[in-house]
Amino acid sequence: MNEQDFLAAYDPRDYPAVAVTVDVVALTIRDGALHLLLIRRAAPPYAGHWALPGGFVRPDEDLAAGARRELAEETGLGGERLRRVHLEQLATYGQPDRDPRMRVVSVAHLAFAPDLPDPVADTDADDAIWLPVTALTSRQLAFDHGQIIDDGLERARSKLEYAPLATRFLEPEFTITELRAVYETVWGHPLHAGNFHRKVLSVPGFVESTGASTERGGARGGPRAKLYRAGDARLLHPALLRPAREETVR
Amino acid sequence: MNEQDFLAAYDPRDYPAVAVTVDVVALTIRDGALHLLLIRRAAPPYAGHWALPGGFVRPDEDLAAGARRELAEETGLGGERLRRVHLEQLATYGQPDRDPRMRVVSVAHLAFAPDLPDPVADTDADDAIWLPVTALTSRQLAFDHGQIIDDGLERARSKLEYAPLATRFLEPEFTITELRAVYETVWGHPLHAGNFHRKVLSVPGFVESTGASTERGGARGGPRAKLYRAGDARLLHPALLRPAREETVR
DNA sequence: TAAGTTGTTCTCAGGTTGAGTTGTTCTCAA
DNA sequence: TTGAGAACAACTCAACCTGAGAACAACTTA
Repeated sequence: MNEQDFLAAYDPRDYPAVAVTVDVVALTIRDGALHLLLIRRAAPPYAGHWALPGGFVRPDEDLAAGARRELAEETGLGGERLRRVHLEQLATYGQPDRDPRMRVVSVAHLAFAPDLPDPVADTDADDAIWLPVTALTSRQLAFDHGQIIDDGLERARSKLEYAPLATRFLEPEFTITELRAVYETVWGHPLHAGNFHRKVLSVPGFVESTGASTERGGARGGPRAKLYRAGDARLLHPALLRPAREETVR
Repeated sequence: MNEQDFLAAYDPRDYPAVAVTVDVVALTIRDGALHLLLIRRAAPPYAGHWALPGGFVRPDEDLAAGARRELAEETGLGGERLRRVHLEQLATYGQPDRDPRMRVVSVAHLAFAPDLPDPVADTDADDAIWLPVTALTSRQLAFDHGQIIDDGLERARSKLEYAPLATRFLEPEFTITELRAVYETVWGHPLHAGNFHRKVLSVPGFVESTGASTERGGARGGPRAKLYRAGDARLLHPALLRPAREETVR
């Protein structure tokens, strides 16, 4: 049998029925706290529970494109602001019983966005909000989304160490203090301002100066801060070090 | 409609037909070189091309279980030696046209194994071999497997920096020199023996002494080396540093 | 105008790394 | 049996990086 004959005789129905979805762990920083985009499910299963935005992959759509589409649908975002959102694949979840309807394999994605407007619930959802990650309890979450969120947060925290993604939570021009606030918020640790400043400026390609400064000093005083934009590095060398957590060493 | 009614009325056929496969990038070290497990496809598409071992996920099988099953089928491995193989999810590949038959989403996995026997071709394959990664050209590879392999190699190289996985390429007891050889092989760089020794012993939980030594010195002389086994650390703190590659800085 | 806050730059001690050296134990071959 | 070479393990030392704190000027509000 040659290749053409083979393709003509091929029947997709011979293979087990599996659905593929994309889900998005979308993170942003609001009021100094890390927030996560969630929708409240209108339909069973898990009606009334909170869930990650997501849905079926369309037949001729790339996985990343599907995730970006789902994000756009929930946030009402488009154009340049949607393009500036960082989106990467997180992991794929495929436990046979994770969805009671049928075998659903979900390709989870992770998104970093600057402070965005309140989301708009679309047809599948009762409600859509940015929820502080500290307010989460996995009991309220549908499917295995609690696990996916945990994995996404851990990926986000570790990725800030070696990739210049903290800038994706900010506007195109930002101060070193604003950048430090992103790290402190995501890592949940205060950082030494002087050392952070020295480190950021010493890593090649992390940030570059715009030459300008802020219009005003801080809300409670202090000089005007210099403005920077993201540099062209794709990895931070040497990496920033996350403050040591409680050691699990016995 | 309550949840029970909903599930009864649910028809999987309403959703687009997608097939989900698992593929495995299995790495081992043979004769001081990094090798990759490949099969030669017997059937179209890409008959005669080299491909990663893999196949369809079974209906009641976890993704990781599917990957381990595919690996076992190709290597003839089982029991304790199969259990010692490190297996982790790598990434998911779902370009709509990556398989000419239909929409196939492949969840790729990465495996680290100690030196294993030659593989046995099963029914789907003409041949199965451990191929040195330096001998690869992506023209000979089926589907997007060249890309998957590149991603897997990069993951392996970076993961050795912060995870104690180099021991997975070795027998349960090993010498520091053997461990260093794993790093040199995967990273493609010679390392300073003295500094490597100091570093490995200083990272808590990386290795622990067995108290024993090798039976003989090195093939060309030298004292007997002390034997170690893997420690209980899951991450290396502080991480090992990979020698800087040619900087991409302008 | 005074008091307090903040951005930025120093200083300094301690730790880690890269490179090289030393001493000892072993294998191989003359 | 012995000498040459190899390899494990321990060491030294300079360079660099980090954490902690201090200094100081530029701003704010009261």
